[in-house]
Amino acid sequence: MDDPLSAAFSALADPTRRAILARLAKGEASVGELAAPFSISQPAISKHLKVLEQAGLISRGRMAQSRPCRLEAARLRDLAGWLETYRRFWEGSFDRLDAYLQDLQKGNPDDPRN
Amino acid sequence: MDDPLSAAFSALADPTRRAILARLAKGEASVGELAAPFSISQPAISKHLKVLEQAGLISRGRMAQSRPCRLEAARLRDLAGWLETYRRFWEGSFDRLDAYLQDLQKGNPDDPRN
DNA sequence: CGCATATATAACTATATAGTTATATAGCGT
DNA sequence: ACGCTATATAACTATATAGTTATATATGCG
Repeated sequence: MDDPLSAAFSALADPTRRAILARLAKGEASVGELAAPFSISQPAISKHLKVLEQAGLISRGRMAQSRPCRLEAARLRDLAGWLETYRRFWEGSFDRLDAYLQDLQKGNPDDPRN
Repeated sequence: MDDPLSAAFSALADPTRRAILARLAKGEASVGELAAPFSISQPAISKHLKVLEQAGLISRGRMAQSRPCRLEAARLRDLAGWLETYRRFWEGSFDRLDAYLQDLQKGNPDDPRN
């Protein structure tokens, strides 16, 4: 019973699953289509899809024998929202580079670079 | 030897570590200060910090006996960049809600809602 | 030097994850 | 009903992770 954020980040912490999402960004796909590019077994792909589904990152329908997967973007938006909190740190005047430059200007005597 | 994206997402998939980052967003902090709000042991915090450091999300200095931690925003920016690829899916006309509305308008006979 | 404080590492346990192969389920076509 | 295709589940193995307690390391101080 992981919180949604943890589940989503955890699901994204795997290159195979990120590749699956990248594929789904081009449109719905069946499990077979998603499995094709990978050298791992079909059950392994099914497991990855289950992880993505439980993380709310994909959803699945039913079309004949196939279970088409589609991207569920809302959860990705949540992650982007979480990251927003930190945007000022990489954009504004709060990042390390900035601190470094400020230190240089001040000629901070405690700074090992001085 | 995880790729940087996987390491970062994996590091963020833990509420304790995200709380640590949130604390660091308010400024540098020592290990002890970071550990204080949590009920887990100090070594557990040290491990979390090691994970965050190896993921490139924090860096550490040395001040007397303390090892102050600071936020390293560049990696968070990378994640935001990765997410950007999918922004159109939650903003534009590519998300599920949109598809839902389109289906309603068409009165799609294959749609179980019709 | 010897002690106190801050932090890291070691050794261990419990649980989770990613993969495997073998098998089961579900829906379509005949 | 039968067989084919698509996908899921079971059972298992190997490795990773989060936590624990005990101990080691490093720095500052008297």
